[in-house]
Amino acid sequence: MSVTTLDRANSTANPLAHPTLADVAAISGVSIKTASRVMNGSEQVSQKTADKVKKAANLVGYRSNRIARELRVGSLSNLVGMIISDLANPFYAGLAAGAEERLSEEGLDLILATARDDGDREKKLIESLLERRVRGLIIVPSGEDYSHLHQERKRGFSFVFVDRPAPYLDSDSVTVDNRGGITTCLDYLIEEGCKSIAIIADTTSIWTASERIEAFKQAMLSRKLDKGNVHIISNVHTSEEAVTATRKLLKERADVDGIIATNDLIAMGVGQTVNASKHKVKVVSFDLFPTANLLNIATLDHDPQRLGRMSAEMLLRRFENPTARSFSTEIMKVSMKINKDDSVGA
Amino acid sequence: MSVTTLDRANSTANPLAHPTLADVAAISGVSIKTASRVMNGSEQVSQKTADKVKKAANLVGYRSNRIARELRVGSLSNLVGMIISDLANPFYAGLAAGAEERLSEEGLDLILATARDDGDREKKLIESLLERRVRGLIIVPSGEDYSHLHQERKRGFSFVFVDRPAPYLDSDSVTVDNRGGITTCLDYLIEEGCKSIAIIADTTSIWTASERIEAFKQAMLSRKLDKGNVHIISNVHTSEEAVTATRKLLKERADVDGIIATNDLIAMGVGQTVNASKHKVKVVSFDLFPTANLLNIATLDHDPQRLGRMSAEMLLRRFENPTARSFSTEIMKVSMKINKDDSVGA
DNA sequence: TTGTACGCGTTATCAG
DNA sequence: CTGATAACGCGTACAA
Repeated sequence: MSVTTLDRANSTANPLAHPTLADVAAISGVSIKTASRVMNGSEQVSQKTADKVKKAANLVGYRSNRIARELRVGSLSNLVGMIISDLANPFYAGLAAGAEERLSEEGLDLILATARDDGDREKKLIESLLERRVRGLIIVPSGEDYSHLHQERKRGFSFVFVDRPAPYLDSDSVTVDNRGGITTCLDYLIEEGCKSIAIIADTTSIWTASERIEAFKQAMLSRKLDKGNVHIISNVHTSEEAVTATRKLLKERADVDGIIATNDLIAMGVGQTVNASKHKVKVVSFDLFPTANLLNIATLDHDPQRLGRMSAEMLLRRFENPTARSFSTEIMKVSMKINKDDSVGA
Repeated sequence: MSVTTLDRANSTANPLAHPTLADVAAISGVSIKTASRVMNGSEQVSQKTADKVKKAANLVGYRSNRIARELRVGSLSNLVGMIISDLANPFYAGLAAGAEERLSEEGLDLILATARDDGDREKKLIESLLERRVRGLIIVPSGEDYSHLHQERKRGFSFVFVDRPAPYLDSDSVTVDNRGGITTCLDYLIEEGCKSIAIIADTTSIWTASERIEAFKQAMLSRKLDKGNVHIISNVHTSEEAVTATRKLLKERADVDGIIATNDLIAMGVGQTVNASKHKVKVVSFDLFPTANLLNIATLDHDPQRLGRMSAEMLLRRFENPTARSFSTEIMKVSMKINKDDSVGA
């Protein structure tokens, strides 16, 4: 008997297909069920049979088929789907990293997809992930309307929305305390003695951006800041645009001595521009990001990875009680984190 | 008949379980097969029956179960597994972003896991993904020995290794032209008139780091550089360590006028430190990264996203001919990308 | 200790 | 046009 014939009992099988329990059973001359018992952890099998089966399994490279196992009654998948805008963006990558880390602690795997800020694409992705019977879904919303998920949610399927709430759907969400954060930034600059303060923000159609601008306006009023010493710049969407906007600002308003950047990409552009200029300007970023301390700018203690972990955590809680109607809208509080000035400079 | 009873034909079902074809069939009073026909695209079904079935499907929120479908004979999964070290690292995130983008064009989904530079963890992850019957696997190797995958590879399972080749396994891989890249960096600095050149590199146990240091030594010799004007600093693993190393270098060797940073994290630290100092030093980074131009440093045109796309591309090619014995070891050529000095500065 | 029958949700085959 | 029946790979329940 050559090794080749032993390679595969089920000789009709597609060579690409993985060996099955039936193959192992056939080779070792036992029933499928016995082979199954051995592979699972030898619940009452004679040593001799077990050895025989293990040897056969090894020979063909048998590997249990989780798909088939999970198809069985009631068994839950251990796949969680996550949809973000763009994996190449450090903020979303951090979000995914945090979620993946927490989920992997629970033995859950993450299937990741990018919606590219496209609501239609996102809808298709959600559909595809639901067809795959993922256990739950973590979504950074790109769409305008999530009412179509109402039925799934009602049935007990677990959704968690991150960074922004889902319009027209009652569901769990984790967002950052945008208002509190902006107020903290502003107060920090005031305490640092800044007199003329600017905020540079993203496209106003983005929920977080408009929230932050609104918060700034309110805080500005309550802090009794002189309107003439306050500058609101919005629709700045990339680091490059932030560079341009900052240069323009510093040129037109040389008295500006404090800038709030409403996200990480903007902060990178602002920070680098200010550092390269002769102006003395304090910069504070809403987002924490890897090179913030290198750029010597203060940030809120608001780590996307933490937000990602929190979203995973909330999903896990929801798993415990899928049909409970009380939806949590957790708001991640942020505090100020001031970078010491000793890590940079020759 | 109330709507509630219509909600679900199979009343004994777990409320968490998705409705099945059987549910739809029962409600609409047709056989399962007919319901299946309608859901797939009405291959020979009367309009009347089709409408009835569709209505029922809508009512219960039926959604085809891909798991069950893929269990069928020969049907291939459209899941691809990818294992990287750390999703929070922009280089790996870029790699994943590129792969995901290319795969999604082919309707393939990506399941992403992080090995955290831990060979044992990586091995378990590979095992888990194989159990899930992914279609193929893209891996940035953390391990020392991949011979255990020999049987899977021989059976025709598709692996692609990225950034570093897989030790002890004949398989496809995509790496960067480390030697050519370093030579390009060095020649760039020489052309820019640099006389005293340093290279700051990662931990030497990392394959790419040692490759790059070796390349530097060789290129240095062939360029007839004076040994006294060349500095090799290694085992620098983070941006912070790069800051420290750069400061020390500039302090001890004030004549240094050119620095090669062997990866993105190091480049961020070096770039920021140099910018903050009074020293005139040209910096060039092996990796391209989002804020390189803000830091005003030259880089190779070596985008992790491109590398990710290439790895996906190679996997797709391998799918076409799974058992072919010829393995491709594609080397991504890199050219110089010099940032104009007009994007930064007040 | 080991084996047989059945079910998970779907589709292919072959009858009606 | 429509419907039983088998099969995919595995585990549970029940025999032998």
